[in-house]
Amino acid sequence: MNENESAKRQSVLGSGAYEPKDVEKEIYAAWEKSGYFNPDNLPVEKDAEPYVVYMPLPNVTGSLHMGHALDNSFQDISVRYQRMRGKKTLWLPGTDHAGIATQYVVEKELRKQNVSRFEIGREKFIEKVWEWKAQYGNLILEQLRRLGCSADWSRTRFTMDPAYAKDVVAAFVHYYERGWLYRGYRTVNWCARCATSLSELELEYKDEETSLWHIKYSDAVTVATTRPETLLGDTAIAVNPHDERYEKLIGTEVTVPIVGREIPIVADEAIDSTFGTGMVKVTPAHDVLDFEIGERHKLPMVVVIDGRGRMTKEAGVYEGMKAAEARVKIVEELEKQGRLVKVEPYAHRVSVCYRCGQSIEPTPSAQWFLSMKELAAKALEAVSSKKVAIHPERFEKTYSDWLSNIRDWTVSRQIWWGHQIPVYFCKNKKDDEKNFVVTKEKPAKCPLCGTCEMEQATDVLDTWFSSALWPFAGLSESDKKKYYPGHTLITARDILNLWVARMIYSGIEFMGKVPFTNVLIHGTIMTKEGKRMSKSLGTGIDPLKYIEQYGADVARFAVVWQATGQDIRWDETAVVGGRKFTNKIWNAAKFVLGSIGEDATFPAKNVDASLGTDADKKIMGELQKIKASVANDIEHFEFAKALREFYDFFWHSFCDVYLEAAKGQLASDAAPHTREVLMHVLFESLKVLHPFMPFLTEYIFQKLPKHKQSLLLIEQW
RNA sequence: GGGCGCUUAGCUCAGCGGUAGAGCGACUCGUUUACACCGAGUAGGUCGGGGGUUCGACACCCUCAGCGCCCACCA
Repeated sequence: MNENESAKRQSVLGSGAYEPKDVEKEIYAAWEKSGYFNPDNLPVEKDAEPYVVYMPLPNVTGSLHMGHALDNSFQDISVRYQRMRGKKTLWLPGTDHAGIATQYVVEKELRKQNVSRFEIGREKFIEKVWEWKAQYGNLILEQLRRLGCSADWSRTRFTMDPAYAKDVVAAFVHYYERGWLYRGYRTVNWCARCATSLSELELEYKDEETSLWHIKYSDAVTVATTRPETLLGDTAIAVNPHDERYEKLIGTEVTVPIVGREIPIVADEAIDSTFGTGMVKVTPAHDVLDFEIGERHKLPMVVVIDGRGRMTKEAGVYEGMKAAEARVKIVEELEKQGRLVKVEPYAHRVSVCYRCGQSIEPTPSAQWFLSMKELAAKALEAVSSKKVAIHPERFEKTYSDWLSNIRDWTVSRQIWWGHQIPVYFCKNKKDDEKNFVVTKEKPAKCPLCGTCEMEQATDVLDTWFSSALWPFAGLSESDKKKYYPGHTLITARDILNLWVARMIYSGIEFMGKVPFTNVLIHGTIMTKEGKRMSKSLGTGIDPLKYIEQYGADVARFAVVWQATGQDIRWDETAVVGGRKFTNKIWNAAKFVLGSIGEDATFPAKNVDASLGTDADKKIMGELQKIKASVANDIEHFEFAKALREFYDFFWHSFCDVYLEAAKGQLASDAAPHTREVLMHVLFESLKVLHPFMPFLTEYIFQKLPKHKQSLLLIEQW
């Protein structure tokens, strides 16, 4: 090669290393400008098969973490692959209003200005949240763009958009009309700080060292409790019906210390006779299990602690004290009365609010419940019949165990930020008669009393009530016909029940079909020490750090490389591997482009390797194999395997072996096909790798001489 | 209290019936025009312990141990 040619070669990809920073932004802009993220714009047949992926909704409060990077890399690989396969591909993005989480963030902001939400009131507060959302709510979507995600941003939905809200309200009314949604006064998990009920899935657990107080009610009755202050609200003592020790006591009465109330001794199967004394104090108002025992035995509820954690009037002299204070006083009093038999140290787990960490105080309140019986049955059937396949299969058990033992869902929350429930109260009717209607819009005239201006209930819905509708509520009316159902849902295991199960039965109930046919549960990324990555613990590693330093392709490579199925102990050296691989591809492309001459055309025509050298034949054969194998792996969600196989092929078979052979062949007249083979393998490799490392591959593709297609993004696989 | 997963080279992990592989790291050699973010090599493992099935096990079964996760209304 003479100097002139050498100079030409450098002009194609330049002489230096690949600089992702310089090109990623530009390439992403070109993709967006093309409009091809929108399936309606794809140059495919009208009746091309759709391929739809619903993005697990990130919270508006979110910012990109490793979990998102993994999750969305997988989705982007699937989506890009299917698009190159000629499918009408839609990846639907959106954000979740994340009720408690967002309210909490905005409250914290306000507190910095010494303002509480109660001071400014509900309406003003909600305005503040919308302001906050306008300013920060799309951060995560911007970050997903930097990752290279090819979602259809023109369809981005927020779970509180008016169109979405319409479906939420319709769902509520639908459930009510089906008779599945009911109002009840029940003891629920209550966070006194957030002043709202929480579903059991919103609880977290914390080990606590406490005491087990053994309290003597009478000579025959001694109970063990971790919460002596609730004794004031006892309305029964319960024993196991088969407990011979206490058989004779069943049906008799005993006096509650301090308050002097006479309460019955009842028999209930829920009591474990081997624990403590085998006798349990029953406080239906302040314990969820006790509430259920109370229901079974028609026990009254005596509320001694209010929704803010203070003792009520029913607590007598303890009124106004915080529950913890009252506990100390009550224990003192019991001791004085000689009723404290013993106190033993006791370690157990207490439930705490997942948002603020405060201990849960079970409290009775009026809530809305969704009966789960029929919905759970539908969700169960969908998976057992394989209409929805969960991968890996073992998670089907996690799913069905939960649904088989499910309790009715408390869907109301007492916070301000969220979908206000479509329930309207009559001002003239009393609580003991029917005093509300459930309807999509506020009635102009009260249908109950005929005169009053009805008032909407202040409760809002559990965030998951709305996100459960995402696969269809996220679509416009015409899209509902075109892009429902979807195909694969890719997510982490922690929201399998919280969200995936609920989407499945919601889809069946409202759309008549399961919302997707596959659920992929991938591993969780942890620190190298095996600890959970968490911002609050300071153990998180920010994927944006890698994107900024080495580019999105390298970040994606590192994540996917490690995501073999098990949980991942994040290994920094995978980033090194990605960087080297990027460099390898870059240089191989540089070599090929420099070798083939500028009159070459892509895609390479008439490659007949059967006429070539042994090396030609070998690499062509290996290329065919790797292409088929990667396609198969992607279709079976084996992304890491696919990437590793391609890596091995490209680095070792193509670069180490074929390129070296090609150097000799190029100089020889005996190997006329060398240029075609080089072109062909490079071109095909770019396609195969594109779903994994979209920027680098697109960039090189753009530099190929004389090619017709506009973007590798839509090149046919 | 149930259930699940993991334990393979220094590190992070593949493999899952026929006598061990990758990436990163280490070491040796290499100043050839794609790449030193490179090439050619080398070292390094009784595949957590014990038992069993088998002609043969890292792979299958049982059991023990350690680590991690999930579920549960044990007061």
